Amino acid sequence: MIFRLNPSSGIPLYLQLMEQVKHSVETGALREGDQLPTIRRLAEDLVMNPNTVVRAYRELEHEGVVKLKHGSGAFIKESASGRARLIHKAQTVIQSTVERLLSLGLTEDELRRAFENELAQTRSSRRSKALTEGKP
Amino acid sequence: MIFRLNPSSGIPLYLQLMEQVKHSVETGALREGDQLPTIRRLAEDLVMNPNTVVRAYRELEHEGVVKLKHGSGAFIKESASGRARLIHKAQTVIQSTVERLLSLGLTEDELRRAFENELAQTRSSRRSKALTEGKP
DNA sequence: CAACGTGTACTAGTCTATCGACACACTATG
DNA sequence: CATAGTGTGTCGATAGACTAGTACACGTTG
Repeated sequence: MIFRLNPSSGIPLYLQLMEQVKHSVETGALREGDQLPTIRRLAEDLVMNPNTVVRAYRELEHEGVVKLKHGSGAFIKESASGRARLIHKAQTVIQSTVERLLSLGLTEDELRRAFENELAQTRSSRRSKALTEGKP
Repeated sequence: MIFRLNPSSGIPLYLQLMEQVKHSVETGALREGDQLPTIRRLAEDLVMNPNTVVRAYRELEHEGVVKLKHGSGAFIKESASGRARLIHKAQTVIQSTVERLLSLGLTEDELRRAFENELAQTRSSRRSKALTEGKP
């Protein structure tokens, strides 16, 4: 449950914190129902403003990873572990694909771009498919 | 050779322009040696500042897609088509992987995150591998 | 029911990315 | 060799993201 952030990495602190929480859930270090550190407590430990921790926690709540309870604290949501396992499986598939494409000679940036293009492409086709099937 | 940008999409104009140029190369609409529109001409057509076109062109040059010739114009680089074909092949592989993972129930954001994680992971292992093999 | 600990809300400062205005330097062309 | 058309460079304005400071509201606990 020790989070370590890098203030000079260029990556926003609240994003780094979100990453670490998600990662802890995926590795099982944090389980359903576990309480996260208090906002103030964590802010003090990491030497940053409580609002930055709030930002991270609130976005994690928005993503369905944690549940904030006014007056009590922040807790790992029920469904979080299941999704974590799903994502962990996906990681294997992604790994082999990425390795294959990199070995073909693609640069990391080219790979990222092709991936984003594919998401955009698939997104629009999913939309039209949902429409024809009557699932808005 | 008609580029169409969306000023209110939240995506920077110079990035949108870069995308369109790259896409044109990948589809074959732009071939090796072809001249791109003049900076001022394109800026006028797209109703934006010449500097924004410059930004796009310069980054494309940095990526090896185009070659800027002082006094003459901007041209598609020699090696660009070859890379475009490579990327086009990669797109097929990526497509099947993305579709498979989406059908497993992953959200787009989860997929994106897992992908970025994989890149970071692979990046660090590539680094250490290069070191042990003496290829800095 | 009081007091402490929790998350919440509002406001403001700072920094960076993006885009724009304008003057400079090179090159083809007649 | 002049001129028009090309890319190059410098500077500034603006908007948005990120972080911080401070006061408020709810809930648990004795």
